Amino acid sequence: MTSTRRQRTGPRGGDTRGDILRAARESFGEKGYDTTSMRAVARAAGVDVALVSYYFGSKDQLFAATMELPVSPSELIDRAFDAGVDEAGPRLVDTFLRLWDDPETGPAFVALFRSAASHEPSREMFAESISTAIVNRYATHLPDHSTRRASLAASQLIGLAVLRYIMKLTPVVEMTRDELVADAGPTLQRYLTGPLTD
Amino acid sequence: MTSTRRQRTGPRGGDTRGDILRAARESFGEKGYDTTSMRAVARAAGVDVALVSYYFGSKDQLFAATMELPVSPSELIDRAFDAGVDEAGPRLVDTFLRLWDDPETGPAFVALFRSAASHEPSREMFAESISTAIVNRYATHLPDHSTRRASLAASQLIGLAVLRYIMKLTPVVEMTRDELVADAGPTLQRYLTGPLTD
DNA sequence: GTCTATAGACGGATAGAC
DNA sequence: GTCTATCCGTCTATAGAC
Repeated sequence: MTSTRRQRTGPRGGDTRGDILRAARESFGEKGYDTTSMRAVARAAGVDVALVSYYFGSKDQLFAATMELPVSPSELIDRAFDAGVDEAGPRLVDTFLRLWDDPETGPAFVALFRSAASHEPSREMFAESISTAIVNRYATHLPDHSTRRASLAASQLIGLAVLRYIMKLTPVVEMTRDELVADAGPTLQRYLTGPLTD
Repeated sequence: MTSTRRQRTGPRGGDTRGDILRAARESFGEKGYDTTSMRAVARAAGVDVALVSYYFGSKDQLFAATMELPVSPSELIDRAFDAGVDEAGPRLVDTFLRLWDDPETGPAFVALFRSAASHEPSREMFAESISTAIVNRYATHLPDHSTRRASLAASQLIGLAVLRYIMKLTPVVEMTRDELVADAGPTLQRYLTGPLTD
């Protein structure tokens, strides 16, 4: 042992793979897929570029690894309906915003949305996910199983997320989660159980 | 005159600048800023790459030219408030959706949004536009000039646009404009003039 | 496991001939 | 106005030394 080592990067006792993954999550989340380079990820993680390929193979695979969500949306939705459909509106808003606020899960959502907006295959994945895992799941909890009600609800949630986490619009980013729940909760509730046109 | 000319690209009697602009609009709209290359734009327009630089200088300037909207949002907003703030909700939804449905203006909005989602300078432009031209404009028509009310309204509109025109989610794309106006109109109305928490 | 070196593409932009 | 040729940069990915 006792070898003379460069001080530039060092031998890294730590979690190299994890460091890369964290850096990638952040960069994909902030800048999107194509603006993010493996070099930049490596730099942010404090590792050599070649290690990114070494651990993840390709940029696509790195991205895929980044996208794996540590949560099950279906479960969360079910739980939001636990207290009955008549109180689900605000609870859904709260659950939804918590996911985006959470530093563990938020960046993945941002990254997912960003690429869905500019990358056709991602868009299909995204639309499919929203459709089956979210909208249809909402619908199962509704008296009339209406996907129309469910997607109206989804539209309000997505709108909040876009302004707050993607576009970072001043009044919305500055509001607290509780304020948003209080303001948008009734909207969700009306979409789910209130009177709509037919 | 009467010179022998190559048939590969030809002398182009037509509107070269316009052809480039149209091709760029489409590509930026479909694929976003960085996925769009000047080479691809030139190919789609049927012109030489160098002409893109010749007419627009840089990729950034080409993009900026692409983004110029043929409508004044402020005016449209004012008109939606013509019948009084108590009926503005549904009218705003209608006006907003018409803009996105219109083949003249819709593609520019899609392009604007797409690149705003993945290109930081565009995001700033977009956020700035929404903030001043939309949210603040709404606010001037409200009794309490609340930008918070205005941005909640904006969140619902943006959410509809995202699901309908960007992500193309089945239940939402299939609904008619009138249905959406009827369903989301009351939401807007409540955000503008209804009871909110403080 | 970590790094150097390099191959191989592609992109933006410019100079200059026609 | 249009095109050719080219410079220079950045990127992904891999081969191979340590």
